[in-house]
Order: sequence, then C-alpha cells, then structure tokens
Amino acid sequence: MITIGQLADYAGVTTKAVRHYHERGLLAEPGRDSSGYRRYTAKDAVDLVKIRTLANAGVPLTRIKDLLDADQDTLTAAITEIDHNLHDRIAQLRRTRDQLAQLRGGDRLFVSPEVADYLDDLRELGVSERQTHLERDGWILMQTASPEDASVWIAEKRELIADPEFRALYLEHDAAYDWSPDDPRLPALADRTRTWFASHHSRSETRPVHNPAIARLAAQSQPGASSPAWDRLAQLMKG
Amino acid sequence: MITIGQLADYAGVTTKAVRHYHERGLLAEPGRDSSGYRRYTAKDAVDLVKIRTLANAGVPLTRIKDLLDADQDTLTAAITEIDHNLHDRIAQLRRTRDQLAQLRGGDRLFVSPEVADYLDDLRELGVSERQTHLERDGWILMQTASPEDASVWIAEKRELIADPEFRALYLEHDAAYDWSPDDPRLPALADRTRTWFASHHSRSETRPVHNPAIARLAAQSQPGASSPAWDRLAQLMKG
DNA sequence: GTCGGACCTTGCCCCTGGGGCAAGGTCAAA
DNA sequence: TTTGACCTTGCCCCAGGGGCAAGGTCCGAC
Repeated sequence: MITIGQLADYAGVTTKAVRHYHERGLLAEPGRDSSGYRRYTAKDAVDLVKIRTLANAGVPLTRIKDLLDADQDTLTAAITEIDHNLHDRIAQLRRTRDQLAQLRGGDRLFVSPEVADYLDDLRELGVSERQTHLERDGWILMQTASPEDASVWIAEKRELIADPEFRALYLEHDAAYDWSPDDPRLPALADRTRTWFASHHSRSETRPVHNPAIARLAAQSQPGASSPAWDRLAQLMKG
Repeated sequence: MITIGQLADYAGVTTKAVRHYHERGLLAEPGRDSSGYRRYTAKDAVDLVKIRTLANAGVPLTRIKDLLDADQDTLTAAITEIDHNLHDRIAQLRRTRDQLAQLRGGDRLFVSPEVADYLDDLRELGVSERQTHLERDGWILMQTASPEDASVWIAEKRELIADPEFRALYLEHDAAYDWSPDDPRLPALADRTRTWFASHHSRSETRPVHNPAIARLAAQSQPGASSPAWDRLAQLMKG
C-alpha cells in the first residue's frame, strides 16, 4: 500500500496528474486510509504505467479510458494503429527538421520547387537580389491565387529565360531600376522590349498572353516595388 | 493582394489560426479593403510559413514571436537548439514505440530488468501464473516503496532460487495454494520450510533477514492473495 | 437584378492535459 | 514539540486553437 506521491514517482508523473486521471475516470479511485489519504496497490501502478505509455504515444485520455477496459483484441488492434501513426509522426518531425534547416536561408520553403529552381537560375545570371526578391514575392502571390496557372506560367517563363535575347532584355530591365527617369537608354529599351514581344507574341497559344511583367504587377502593391525609371519605362511601353 | 482564406490555404492552416496569430502579435495585421476584409501580401505568406515551421517544431507561439524579430545570429542559434530538441523528441518517440510494443505482453514495463528476468525464471520453472503475478505485484510495491532495498533483495532472491532445495520448497508452496486446509502435507511442508530457513539463516549478513514471504506479505492487501491452505500454513510456521 | 453559395467580420464559449496556488490536515524523525 | 515533507479539496490559469452565432460581402449563373 503506497501513497499518491510514491505512485506518481514510480510512473514519473506528478500527483496532480494522478488525481487528474481519477477525475477523468482513467484510474480507479483507490481506498483511503484512516486520515483520508489515498492508498494504492500494485494494480494501480500497472494501470498508471499503461496510461502513461499510451499518453506518451499521443493517445487522448478519453480514448485511453476506453482502451483500458476493452478486450485484448481491440487493444491489440488499437496498439497497432497507434504505433502506425507514431511512425508517421516521427516521419513528420523529420520533415519539420528539414524545413527548419531551410529556414536559415533559401526560398524553397515558400515557393514550389520549379519556382525555386527558376529563382536560382536568376541569381546565377547575375540578377539583383532586389529583383529576385520581387520575383519570389510575385510567384508566392500567383501560386496562392491560382496554383494551376502559376505552374503553367513558371514553365513558360523558364523557357523564356533560356532565350539569350530575352535574358539580355531582362537584365537590362533589372539594371534600369536605378537609372534616372531622363536616361536616354530608356526609350531605346522600351522599343526593343516591344519589338521582342511583338515578334514572340504569335508563338503564344490560345490561352491568355503571359506578360512577364505580371510578376512585377502582382508585387506592385508592395513598398519599393518600383522606381522612377521603371515608372517611366512603363509609360513608354504603353505609348 | 490575397484574402485570409487564400493565405491560410497557402500555409495549410485555418483562417482561425491566422486570426489567432494576429491576436498574439505574431503576424502583423494587414491593411483592409473597402469592405473591411484583410488583404495580405507575399511578406505575410513568408512570415506565416516561418511561423508554421517553428510551430510544427513545437516552439511555443510566444517564443516564435520573439524569434521573428530577433537578429539573424539569435535566430540561427535558436534554430540549432530547436533542431536539437526535435532530435531528442524523435528519439523519445522511438522509445515510446518500444514500450508500446511491450504493452502487448510481458512485465518489463512495470518492473526493473532484474525483476523481469527473475519473473521469467519463475515461469520457466513451472511456477503458476497466479504466483508469478503475485510476485510481480509484490516487486512493484517494493520497488516503489524502496528501490535500493528492492535491488538488494532481488539479487538475494535470484541466488536463493538457484538453490535446488529452495526451488523445491518454493514450488510446493505454490502448489499448496489450492490444497485443503486439512491436507496432511501442510504440517510437513511447514516443518521443512522452517528447517531450511534455520539452516540458511546463519549465512545471512548483518542487514535485516530477507524473508522470501515478504513478497506475499506486500501483496497481501490485494484480493485473492491468499487461500485457506496458505493461511493454515502461515499459522503452522508461526507456531 | 437578384439569387445562392462561398467567402469575410467580430465575439464568445469550449476542449485537452494538466500547472499553480491557497488553505488547510497529517506524519515521521530529531 | 517542532519542522519539513507529505496529503486533502478547490479554484483559476495556460496554449492553441475549434465551433458556432449573427451578421456583411462577393461573384457567377440565371
């Protein structure tokens, strides 16, 4: 006959937890001694260890209660199932560890693998961090608003960026961000851009034309997403 | 500019959770559109994914809040630590899986390995399930009440059970449980038992004599722990 | 132009699995 | 006898949301 504190120590829990299990009907209330103290037997110790083992496996107390007075077959089946999702939870935690590692750097956590690859390509081309960041945010919004479209668009964009002519235009647009709005190179750049789009437009399929400026537009609402030169460029291309 | 539902889907959470993060100050309240709906940007999406990644790793929301506006070094250090105890938790879950497997059978969950081995020995000797169970419960109580004594006693008991003479006595005591209290074998058994203890008592060391009936005594308060024949036997041995 | 269904808003109460603390009563050893 | 470590009940608190109510809004179909 042991006390609640001894029982609790045996199972590695607090006395509070033991009383909690009494309240929830998981552990039978034991007899009391002459001063009202609870007095436990070995059976209680066995039951408590079972409770803790199941609880450690993440089984809710209400279910533990049911399992404790279920027949052997039910219990065995339940344990098999509990073990299965314990296995799954371990796998999940491992995945979380990987994601945690990616939190240190890289965008792979925030966009699809295809977009992440595309962003890596941009960095390799020497595209500015500002621009890459702008693109990333654009793709996040696109993927969120319409994942299927985004997946089509990213495929097109990756083809596009493989074209040396487009690549040159893209890099010059990137550089233009810091130019003066009066810079004489702007009208010429606008012109070349329009020409390029005109000559590649016909290749587009029946679905809505994918303007590569969409990424920029999507990110437009963010602070610092444009510059005087870019505003001017947009005007020139419209006119 | 996306809505709360789109943002929530992107991160795989509910809108309720997103609002919860606003209330807790984890995620900045975004601007509202003309009808009062929250409108989110890519930055919010990035922040939300960070929040979820940390939350999945078991980091409390209050700490996540601190980490989100900590400097890079602090964050990196924190991530390292979080990864560490994620590793520990995975190990813990694996241990839980092992214990879960033992819940299907065996007493190793409830007593020390030494006692478990001793119980296995008893079963191998042909000791009844009733008696083994009684012993187990006795050891649980002993280990709970005084783990150091229990560890000394179990060592002694394992030596004792190695003695063929003691083994025979033990098995006969076990069998006697079901005898009639008038059974003529009882006085003889009591006699042999006393003789054996007398001749082995001198071998005992200075610490209190370890009477092998202690296990039975400890379990005495349990229902069905004795029988008419055993009661008679106890009387005979006292007299 | 209006209808239905899917969205959004705030607010409040509910759940699990206990922890903390109060205000006592009890036990054992020095 | 006193002291410290137990035990008792009772009540409130926490995270991390879920559920539901009672509305307002948006968008596409008819």
